[in-house]
Amino acid sequence: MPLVVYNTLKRKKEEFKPLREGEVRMYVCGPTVYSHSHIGHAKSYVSFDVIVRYLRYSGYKVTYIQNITDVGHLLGETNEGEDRLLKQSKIEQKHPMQIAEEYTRSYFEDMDALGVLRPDISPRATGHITEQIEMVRQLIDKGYAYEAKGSVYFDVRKFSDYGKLSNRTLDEMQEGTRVGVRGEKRHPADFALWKKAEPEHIMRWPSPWGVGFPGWHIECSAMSMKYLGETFDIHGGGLDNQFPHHECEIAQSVSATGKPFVKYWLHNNLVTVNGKKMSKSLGNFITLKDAFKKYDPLVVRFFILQSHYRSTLDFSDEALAGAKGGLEKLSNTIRNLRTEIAKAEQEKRTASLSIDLESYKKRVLEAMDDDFNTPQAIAILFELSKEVNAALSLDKKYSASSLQVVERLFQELGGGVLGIISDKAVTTVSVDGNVEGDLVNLLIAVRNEARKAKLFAVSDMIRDRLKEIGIALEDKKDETVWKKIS
RNA sequence: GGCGCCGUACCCAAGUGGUAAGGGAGAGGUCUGCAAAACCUUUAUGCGGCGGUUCGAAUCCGCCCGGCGCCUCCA
Repeated sequence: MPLVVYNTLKRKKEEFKPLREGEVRMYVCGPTVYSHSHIGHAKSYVSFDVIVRYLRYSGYKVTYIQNITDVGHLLGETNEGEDRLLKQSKIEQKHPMQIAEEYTRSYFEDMDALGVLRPDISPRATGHITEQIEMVRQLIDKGYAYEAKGSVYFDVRKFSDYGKLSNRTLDEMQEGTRVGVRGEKRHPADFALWKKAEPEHIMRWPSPWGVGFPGWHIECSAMSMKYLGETFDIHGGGLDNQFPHHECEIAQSVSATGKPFVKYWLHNNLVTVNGKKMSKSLGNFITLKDAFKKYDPLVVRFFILQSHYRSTLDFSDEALAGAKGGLEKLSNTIRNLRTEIAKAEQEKRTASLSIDLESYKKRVLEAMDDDFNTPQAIAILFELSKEVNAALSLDKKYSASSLQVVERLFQELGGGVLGIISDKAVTTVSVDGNVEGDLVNLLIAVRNEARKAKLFAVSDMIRDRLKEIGIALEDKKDETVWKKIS
């Protein structure tokens, strides 16, 4: 069954066929690093992380580029508008590059916590000024851009496909009340490729048009093509970037090279909070660092993947609590499975746990092949989880090997592809010889002595107090196991 | 005003023509000294409303109601 993806450019699902056999070149718009990342970033980058993981799992050699925007986002439409990094640098009384550095680290810290694999290259906009100037020059030479008062603008009327991605026309845009007419622009929808820097603008570079800084859109075109070539397979990003950002990227890139830019445009939907759009400008965004104080990052990841990447995701405490319970259930299954494997390895067992694993696997892959339907894939893992739990509760002596194939499938799909099963979350059995484990085992031994003597007040106290410090005990038939809880 | 999306149980959320996945929460039961975990049973004759097409619709079409997004920076 072939992989099918929803291509925004065509506004429908189509079979995924990379330009080069067995190879996928992919670019996703990264963050502007002027503040801590929020849950919206998490949805976007977790979604594309799974897409990358799945493409690799499917056998493609994937080159994944994700930029870091550290200059150029103007606030407002006027020349006086300052960029976000500059604004933040004034607030924090730090150099803009220091702001960029700090929030870039913060970003990766959060993404690492979420289990998002690092992109192959994370190019910085400020590190590619030369490439951007070169592209602007090409656009002027070919007549697609013009200089005006030290700035350079793209002439949207020269690009007939402008508006194709976001399904709008220049006429509509002109009628729109929000596109203000700019004195130096020939058309209100013309966008800046290069902006003249005012004297107080710290982020500035020399260019053929004077001292200035690059427009926002140009960095993604310049950097994606530098590392992936003039035409590549996938360009991803948030739905909110469809217009104007991606529209402008297409206009610039196609005009500069005369070749198609991107084959598949993938857009993730946005996060809402209590039903309302979350945005930086509205100030109602929840940073990941705050979210992680309340919820394990893996719970956040699981929560995100439990809805489709093209659906909006409403963030609420109730929904997160639900996700927490669900992930715990899945984790418990893996933990029980591993505990049982550890026991089975100590004994000679002949019973075989027979589950139609191929069928489960096939259904998960079918779900993923259908435009990365992670909620469906997760649902199937839950079905498998249920069957495994039911089998384990029969208390038969299953052989280690028959248990291991099940564990490996969970690891392969839930761990490798979806990234929702981590070793950390499930290896809680008291088999490792660290001090913490030894101490807990000691307490368990003491408690079980108390239980034998029917001193339940003592045994319950031990269990309650351990729970308070984050360790939960579970009494099995002939042993007591423990796990860390958050 | 233009373009577009969504409305499925108490909550979250798949399903886009063949008779409603999955998770959480709730209820009952099994196991347990008690818990926890797990298992079993249970919770939408119905998918915003009204029409239409069809042998058959949550799924397609039309209208209406409600919510949201983009058109300005945002993932």
